[in-house]
Amino acid sequence: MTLQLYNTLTRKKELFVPINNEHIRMYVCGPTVYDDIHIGNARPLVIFDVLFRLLKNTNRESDITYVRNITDVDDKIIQRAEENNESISDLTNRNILRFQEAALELCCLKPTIEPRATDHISQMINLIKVLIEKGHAYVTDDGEVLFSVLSMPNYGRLSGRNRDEMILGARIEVSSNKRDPADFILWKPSTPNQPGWDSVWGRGRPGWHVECSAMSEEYLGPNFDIHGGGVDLVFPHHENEIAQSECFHPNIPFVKTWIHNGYVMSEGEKMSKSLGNFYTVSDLLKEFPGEALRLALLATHYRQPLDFSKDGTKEAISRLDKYYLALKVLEDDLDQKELISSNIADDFGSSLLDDLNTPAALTVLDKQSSAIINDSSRDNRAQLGQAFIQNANLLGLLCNGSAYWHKRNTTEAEQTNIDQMIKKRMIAREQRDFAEADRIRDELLLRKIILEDGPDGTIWRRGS
RNA sequence: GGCCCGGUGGCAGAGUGGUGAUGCAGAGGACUGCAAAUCCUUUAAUGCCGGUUCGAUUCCGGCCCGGGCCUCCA
Repeated sequence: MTLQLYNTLTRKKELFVPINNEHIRMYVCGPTVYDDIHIGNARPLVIFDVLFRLLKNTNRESDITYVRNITDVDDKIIQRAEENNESISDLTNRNILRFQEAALELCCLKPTIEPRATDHISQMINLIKVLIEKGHAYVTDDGEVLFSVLSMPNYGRLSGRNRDEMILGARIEVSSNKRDPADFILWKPSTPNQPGWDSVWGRGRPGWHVECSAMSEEYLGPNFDIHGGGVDLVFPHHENEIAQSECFHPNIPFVKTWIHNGYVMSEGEKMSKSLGNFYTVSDLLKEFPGEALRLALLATHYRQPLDFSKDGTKEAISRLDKYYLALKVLEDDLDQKELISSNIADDFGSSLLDDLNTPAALTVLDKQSSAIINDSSRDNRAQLGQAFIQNANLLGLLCNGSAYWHKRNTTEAEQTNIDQMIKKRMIAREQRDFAEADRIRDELLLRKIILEDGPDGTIWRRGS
């Protein structure tokens, strides 16, 4: 089975063939750390984590480098730090930490490298210098450095637009400094109280796009296999990255496969603070397990627009309840060592390899979990279980034991209390005092603790 | 205005040129002291109009509706 990916550059599904089979390289645009990430930021985080896992699984002989950058210099950051009356580094360090916690809660693996823009200023300055030397950039009277779009004949081919169309666009703001209205900033001067670095063009800071060209060059070289991000980055961000990198390295195609995830809506509408549907990941994590958010994000194909909702997340919890029930069945009669790792196979593999069709892959997990729960043969379960767990892990699901899931967010004291109440109820049931037994169950239900009477006694789990 | 994406049952959401997955919800049943979970059965959908075809949800054209981008954006 082979991996097919939709390439924004060619607008086709293509067979994925690495440039260098021994070293597969992927770069994904990470967050600008001016605030907590919201659920829309979480989608690429999860999608490209699945792709990273899939590449590792299907290319075991290859090195795989996954770079996910952090943008920690930006006008929004400057503005927010001013508003909060705190230093820029306090703001960015705090948000980076919170971002990394969120990524962990969403069951994302750590990328190979997570470079920060401010650690690569000298590389950016060098890149800009070369672009000026080659005639692709120029310095204005105000000390800005701008990229000259006219110097690049095929500018606009990723986003499928040409310069004339853009200039006709109603929102083009023509700066007197620009030779061409479509030119974009590589370097801009900083005032004394703005963050800045010394350069031949004076003290200033980089434009938004140049960091990704500099950092991908630093860690992946002049060209690499996959570059990902949200669809709203296609233009101008990724278009401009191509311009910078390909003018820096003429005749080397920058990126082979461009992958973009669709936009996230929230509760049927565009996310906005005034509508009350603006969800940050940290707020959602107070209400839902990260794994449920992850599943909710994977339940729609990555290129489709996704309508995130709390109801959808509750559905994801029900689905995970079943997966973890299957896992519990396996844990009860299966030594984990029996689960050996193998290459992906079956419908799960073919779905995932077909341009990351995670919704179709999830239906395979649904069927596999049912089969495990219903199969009375221990040997059959062991066989089914191996594929099931491996498949789930490939999606970054079922990373915890079943006890962790069913008893999540429960303190030890609470657990003891629940166990005592279950014991009291058991005594009441033995005495046929069902009114008391039901009262205890209702009391626990109010605390979203669901009891299940089974042949081996009563177990509990957390409801939603 | 330009460019791009989508419209599938009550909701979510795949696939496919030949009787439309899966999950949630609903109905009936099994199990249970009652539940829960699970299982069985079951109701229910391809925006509109043309074209190509033996046959279109799928391909093509037009229309309607929704969404995105057009230098803040994942």
